[in-house]
Amino acid sequence: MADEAADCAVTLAPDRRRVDETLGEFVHRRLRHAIMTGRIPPGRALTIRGLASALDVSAMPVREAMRRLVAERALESLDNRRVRVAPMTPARFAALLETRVLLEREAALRALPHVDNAALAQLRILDAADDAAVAAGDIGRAIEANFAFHRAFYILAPADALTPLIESLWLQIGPFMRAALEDLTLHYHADRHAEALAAIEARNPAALAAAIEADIRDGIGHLANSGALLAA
Amino acid sequence: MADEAADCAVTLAPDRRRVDETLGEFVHRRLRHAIMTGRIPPGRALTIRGLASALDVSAMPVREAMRRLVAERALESLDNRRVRVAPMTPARFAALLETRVLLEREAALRALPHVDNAALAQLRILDAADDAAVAAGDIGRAIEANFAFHRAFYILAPADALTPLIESLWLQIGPFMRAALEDLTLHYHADRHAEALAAIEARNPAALAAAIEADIRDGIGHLANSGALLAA
DNA sequence: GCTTACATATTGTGATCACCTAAGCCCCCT
DNA sequence: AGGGGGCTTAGGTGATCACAATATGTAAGC
Repeated sequence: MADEAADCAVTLAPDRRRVDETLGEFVHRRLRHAIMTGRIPPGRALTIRGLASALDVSAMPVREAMRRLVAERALESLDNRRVRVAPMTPARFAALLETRVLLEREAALRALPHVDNAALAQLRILDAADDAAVAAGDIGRAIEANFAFHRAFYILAPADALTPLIESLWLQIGPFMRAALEDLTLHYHADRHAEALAAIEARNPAALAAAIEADIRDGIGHLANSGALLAA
Repeated sequence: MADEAADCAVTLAPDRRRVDETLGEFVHRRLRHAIMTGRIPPGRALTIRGLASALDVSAMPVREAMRRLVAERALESLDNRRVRVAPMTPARFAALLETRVLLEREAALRALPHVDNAALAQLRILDAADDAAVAAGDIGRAIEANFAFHRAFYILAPADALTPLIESLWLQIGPFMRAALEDLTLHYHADRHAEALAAIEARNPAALAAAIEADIRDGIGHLANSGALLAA
């Protein structure tokens, strides 16, 4: 009898369905966005019927989207067959952070030789969009823009095998990025994207790896020692 | 009109459904096994109805299993909405190989401090099972046993974030492992698992990393320079 | 002979329903 | 008053159906 939309507390952006996008893909994209921008509280059980009514679609596309998100580790499936955003623990957070550093440093190094002028220009545009979102205080858009910058860079490597794995890590850390950015905007922080872009332009692998690692650690690393993890 | 089971050429092992395993999980496990042991030819389109009739289940569990396998990168979904095992290219193979080395070396180093006597004994059992499968010429079982050995080791690390990513890489390389092992059994090869176990027992990180890397490269690395990739 | 248009068959997508398990709830008993 | 047992309800699983998009096979036309 309870309002299922309120029960799931999912207030999704009124995104419109794209052409040639199936309903299942649309639902997946909206849920993915909601998870990565911290709109779904960790620990709370999500139900197929609840999300279906909240999204005003039938159960079938929601089922497929949830199954896919579980496979991508954005959601976890409990033994009771309940599905939720996995709660964070300090140990898991540390493991995800170190894994991000390991994979993204390598992905950056693999992409570096394949950056041409057009790609560099595109990266500057994405970085500017990120800066604009941060300046506007739109944390959800800032999170998306930050990942879009990293992604556009990494996929420049031919036969890239790392980016899909990295995106899984993003989905696992995503729910806690909002707290990280809310905290981050209170302090001054170096513009690690600018450092990365400079290293790319200079074709300097060591400086690039350092900038990527610093970007990751600056963004979320300080959360490991704060109480924000358990509160989120 | 064509015989759909033959059309899909999926002759799955007559595995029995486990208790408390849903039909969808059962189908996923069988398809996963079939893919990883090279039983499904890359490039051929898989259909829901074809697999459903081959497995003698309805379409629904197959749909979910295929979706999940696409998310795990065991299968790829084309723009035409056809689903297949991704064909291999030399560039993709090289990327997957280097990524395996990067991730598994790190996973081994993270697991090393958490190996106790019981775990070491278990690893020896799994290694023996692998040796037995190789000796018996059962390539499918040897592939599974090899991965089981690596997996049991890596998951010893608390809050392990790497193993799910590594398993995705295994699923992508899996379809070509059969050719690798058929080739490998023709030659002498060092027992890298034994070297790894010795390094674990000696608590020697450098030797362990070297053994893991050598194990991976020995097993499949030589395929990169052979014509087996395109033939498979 | 090769291409193109059309008709047919196949397949993925989405909706709906039945069933069964699991969780929540209340009442009763101690 | 607290704990245990049965009842009620909710939710996941699996099956089936309708529809739209895609592929395939055929035949006509250049």
